[in-house]
Amino acid sequence: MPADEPTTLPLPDPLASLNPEQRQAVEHFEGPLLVLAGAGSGKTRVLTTRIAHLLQHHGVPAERVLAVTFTNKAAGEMRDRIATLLGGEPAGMWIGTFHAIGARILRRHAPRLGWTRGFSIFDQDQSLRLIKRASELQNVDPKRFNPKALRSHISGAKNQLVGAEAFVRDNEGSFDFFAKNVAKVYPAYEDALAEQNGFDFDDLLVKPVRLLEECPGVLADYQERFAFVLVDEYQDTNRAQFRFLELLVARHDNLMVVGDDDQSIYGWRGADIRNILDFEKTYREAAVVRLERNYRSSARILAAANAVIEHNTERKGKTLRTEREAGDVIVLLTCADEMDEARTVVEEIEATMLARPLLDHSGFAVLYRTNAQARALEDAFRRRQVPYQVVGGVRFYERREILDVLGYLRLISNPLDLAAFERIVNYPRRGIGARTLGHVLRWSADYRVPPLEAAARAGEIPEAPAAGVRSLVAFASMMARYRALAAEVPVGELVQALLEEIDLIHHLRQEGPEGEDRIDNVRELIAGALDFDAELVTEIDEDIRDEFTDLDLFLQRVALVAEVDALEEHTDRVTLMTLHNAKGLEFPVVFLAGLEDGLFPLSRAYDTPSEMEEERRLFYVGVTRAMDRLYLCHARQRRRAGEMMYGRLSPFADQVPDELVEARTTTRVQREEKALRRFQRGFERRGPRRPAAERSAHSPSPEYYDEGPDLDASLNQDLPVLARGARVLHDTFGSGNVVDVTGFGRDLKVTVDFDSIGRKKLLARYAGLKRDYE
DNA sequence: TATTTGGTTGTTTTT
DNA sequence: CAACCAAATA
Repeated sequence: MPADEPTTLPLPDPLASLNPEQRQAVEHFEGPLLVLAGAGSGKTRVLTTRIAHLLQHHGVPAERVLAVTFTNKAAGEMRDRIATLLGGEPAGMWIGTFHAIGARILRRHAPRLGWTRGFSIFDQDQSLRLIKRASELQNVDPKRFNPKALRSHISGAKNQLVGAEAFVRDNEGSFDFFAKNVAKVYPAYEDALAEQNGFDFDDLLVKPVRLLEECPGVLADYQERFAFVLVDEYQDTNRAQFRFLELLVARHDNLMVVGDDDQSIYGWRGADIRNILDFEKTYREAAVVRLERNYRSSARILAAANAVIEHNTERKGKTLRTEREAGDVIVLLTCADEMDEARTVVEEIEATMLARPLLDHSGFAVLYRTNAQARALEDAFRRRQVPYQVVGGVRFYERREILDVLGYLRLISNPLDLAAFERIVNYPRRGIGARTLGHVLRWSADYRVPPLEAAARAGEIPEAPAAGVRSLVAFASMMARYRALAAEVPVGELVQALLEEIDLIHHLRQEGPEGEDRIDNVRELIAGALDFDAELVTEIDEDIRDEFTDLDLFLQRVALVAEVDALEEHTDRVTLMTLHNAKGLEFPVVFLAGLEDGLFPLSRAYDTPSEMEEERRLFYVGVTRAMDRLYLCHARQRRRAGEMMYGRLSPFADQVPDELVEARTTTRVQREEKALRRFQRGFERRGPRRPAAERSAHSPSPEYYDEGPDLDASLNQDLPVLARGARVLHDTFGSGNVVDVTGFGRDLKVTVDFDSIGRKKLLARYAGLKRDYE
């Protein structure tokens, strides 16, 4: 339809092309609704069509709808699709991630909680610094209590809506030494955040909940406003998000959640699969719709996915169907090591592209469990000059040079931001050393003066050396200048002027070869700032917008962008990313790399059945990304954390029925096997002949190559037998019985019942257990 | 005060 | 085999 045509033409009925279940979900009007949407069953379509239907058919005003998505990118797409369905933007509708929506609420109401509307959002790096500092302040030794572990526990508590006071109450007298120390750090960390007018990521969920709980008027306003709430990826919501929704919908009960319990993969960050499993218990009158028709994958791929996920017990149970035909066979590819794997993947992509000219590079994705695996793959792609993009890994906004520039911007935007101050006060070097800085910070704390003001008044600090004082005053006045400038000019101009003044590019150039990469990144940031369009920031309501500078809005945006948000589709490049990042995406051809027991599933998943099930769901997510072709790749050996790991095939790959799979080996593996056979034949001719049965029992089967003990190890009489019931000897704990063994390889854990001190769980490689000969 | 060195540490996944 | 950190040196 030409754009200039009058809009009187009726839009095609969006319901017409839906299947009966989809239609049922779309036509559901009031009351709670659970949509169990299998992979590729058209759930985004259902969500967007229902919103359009609510607006058009039921006359619901756009501003009374709240839609929650998992990424900003998904939010943007949803908005576009609704606009297409309606023939115009759904003005006033809130669509965004939980975090973005939380931020938007806080931008308006932060003063109620004691923050200003101009609060900063602290990223992980900043929050880690704050935690380190809080630890030191509380005499919690950061060497004994890893700040990252502390952070993850505090984050866990927050996501369970356990505030600092409650945590202290429950844990200060705890026998759990770690929890006791968390109880010291958590409140100090919260104080530091408040003092610096900052919220961390978790606060963007937790603080709005607190706001709604404590301010009935505010709650009533939002309850009234959001007559219809829709949530995507509901299986990945945590306690705080559940509570947030519960509060918001209490009045109208018009909550539609869409999710797939089989794709719940964020348990480790507090997501509670019970939210979706128990939805019908929480909302007894809930309607339930199951979308089990898959429109994405070939029948064979779907059969593989179904077969694997069936091994899980914690699920609602559903089986995806398709009308597509079987399609290409699934390839199980055995590689020699990670380089061999990477090379073969690239070769396979090139070969497939020759065979199927309609596919370009963007039709391929390589998915893996850990970011570290990207390196070998990237090397191979670069070497063969096949275009690719890596999503995730070292995130753009987490690169050192980017954090430095952002440090400047943050301090300009929020002069109370201590972490930003510390980061850049002496970068590039301006002769403000640790000693001088120490004086300033102490003085700042003693007189309750923000660090930047302390710098400006450094002359009043008796111990400060004259040279340092001069630098500090100059630094403070420069920051003041830019703060004034930020109110006047767009952020792009500000960044350019600032970087020119501090001459950052020049400094980076002196850092040698990797400085050039850094310069590129900084240039990219400048370009991003110049491109920045404040109109795109939806997290701040129109009526309070003029309280913010262009810079403030830019930082707001930067804080909340996810890596997948930057993913460029249809760009003729192969996509490399973790399985977690792949959720919600689809590709004609998918490679699952690194399918080795211990890597995927990670060995620690063997500790608990629920972790194992989550890994299996992750595998399921991976398989169901594929439309036409799927490769399952594993390497016989792989360098990991500096040491060589020998893994057998992942049990998940094993759970794919044989008849769906064609096993292949790389040419290198074939060569090595041929060499091995030649060697064995030679040995058999000379060595003693054993009965055939015994021989085959000991020769490695094609997929299990790490069996049989290492020759050296089996000769060492001191090595303990780590099996249930075995007797072992420990240097300090004495003798005991092995009662349980979990994990393997590097992460092998043994539970031992020691005769003297009772039961202990130990990491085998660390415990130095010996065989007990008693 | 800045730079280098050596030692330690750790790799799960991310809004 | 990194990246990161603390202590030692210039």
